Amino acid sequence: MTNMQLRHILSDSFFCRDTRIVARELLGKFLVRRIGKEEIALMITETEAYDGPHDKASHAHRGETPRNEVMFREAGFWYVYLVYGVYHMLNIVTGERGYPAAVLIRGAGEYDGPGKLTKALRINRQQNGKKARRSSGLWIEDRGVVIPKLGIQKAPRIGVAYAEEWAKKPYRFLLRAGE
DNA sequence: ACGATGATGAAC
DNA sequence: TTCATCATCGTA
Repeated sequence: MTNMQLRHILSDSFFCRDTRIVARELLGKFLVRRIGKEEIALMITETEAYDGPHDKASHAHRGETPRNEVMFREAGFWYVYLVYGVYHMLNIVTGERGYPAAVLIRGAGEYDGPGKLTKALRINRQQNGKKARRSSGLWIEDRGVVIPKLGIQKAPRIGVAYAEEWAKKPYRFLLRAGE
């Protein structure tokens, strides 16, 4: 038996693809957070794609601002912001430099909901603009879990009712119950 | 059904 | 400087 590579940290090339593809393929990958000497690894169960300047649900829809500047960078950066004055939202930037896109990580491990996830992993704006790599204390690994296509459900995104026709697009991806 | 809670961006 | 808005969640 050859020595299979069981763990592999996702690199920029994984994220530098169509945002919807990245959102779908992140299901089953592991979000890993280092806090001191402790490492917490949680399998990603739910994501949302925010795709380009025309996406009315995206922060980038009204152009570049100090807050969304990271979304315009090349793939592989964390985009973290505070919503409703309460919860931090964790996103990974995708696609080419200059094209604003990112994937929101909505659920991982036992945590359902993006605000609960960041609270549990102590993620805040200190991570904003940092790279997803071991040295930043927050990264994503492929641990060999394979999710069959039938195990993935598509649905409209949450909390974006203002986005008109973009609110109904199936840009949310989640593991079907029982997976 | 609603309030918490504060940063953000646009208007003035 | 003010003001409406907000990629959520816990309590009622």
